Amino acid sequence: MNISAASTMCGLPVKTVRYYADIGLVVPASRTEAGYRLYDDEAVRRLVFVRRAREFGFSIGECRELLGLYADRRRSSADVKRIATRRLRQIASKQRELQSLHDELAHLVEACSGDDRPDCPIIDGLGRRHSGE
Amino acid sequence: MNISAASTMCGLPVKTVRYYADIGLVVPASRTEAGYRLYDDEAVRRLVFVRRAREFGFSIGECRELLGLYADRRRSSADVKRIATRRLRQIASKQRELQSLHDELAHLVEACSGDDRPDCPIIDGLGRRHSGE
DNA sequence: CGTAGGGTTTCCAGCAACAGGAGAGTCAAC
DNA sequence: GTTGACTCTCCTGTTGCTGGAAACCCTACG
Repeated sequence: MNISAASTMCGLPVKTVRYYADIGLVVPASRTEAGYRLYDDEAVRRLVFVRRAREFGFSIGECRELLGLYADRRRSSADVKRIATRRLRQIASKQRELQSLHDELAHLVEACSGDDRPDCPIIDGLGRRHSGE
Repeated sequence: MNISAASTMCGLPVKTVRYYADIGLVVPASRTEAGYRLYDDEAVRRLVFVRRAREFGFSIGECRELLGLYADRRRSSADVKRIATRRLRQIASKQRELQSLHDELAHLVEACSGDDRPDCPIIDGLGRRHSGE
């Protein structure tokens, strides 16, 4: 199938599929004489795999690792688990960061009257070197 | 003061201070004859303000807006609150996204034995079109 | 058979928000 | 007067694409 059919099947934009081919992440099964990329079912499966992994926030590099394990029949599930666990820790860390951000900003927003006067705890809070002061 | 003194005072790398000057976000108070950027206390306050706002995840564009309000004595706190509230919603939305991501991935990781056998629910889960299947 | 329309190819630019480095000028101290 | 630190501008690279231009290709229609 050509690139637009593959694009439809895997749920990625044509541009992205082409990009993945360019960087050697998911290469087409072959090319026509005119140079058109041709994808088979296996290539589409790999594209779907990458889309899902990207949705999980895995970087292109991690996708490459996972894709290597995806096709490797001698892989150990421990290898996969290690990568996934690392990503899980990243997510948890980001969550904590967002939480404190949210709390701090919400605190400022609550303190702000939000009327037409210029006095604003949010501006004041941002202008201060450390938020806790 | 020169750029490295300003950098130290505001807590931003020299490169970033220079970048902010280039894009017109925080311009130096003046220049020496040799072209060296000179910052005064007011400029440093603006740099600190931007650093803090960036730490809160405000984009450069939003920093520009906030900086405009920061200096504006006729501002209404409602304007500031509107921008901050918008950002707060972005944070909350990102939090929800991360949460479902975390849950889904944690689910897969838990199901994975993590030994030297190739069977791996994580790989299987990523390969599937929709995770819920 | 010609052509109109789609699809496809390559390459080039650009997004955010800087970081790194080259090469040249500047400044203060010894 | 020369060393060494600092600064300047300009260019490239980062991540993961997205959009566009110019050219080629393919099919259908008349």
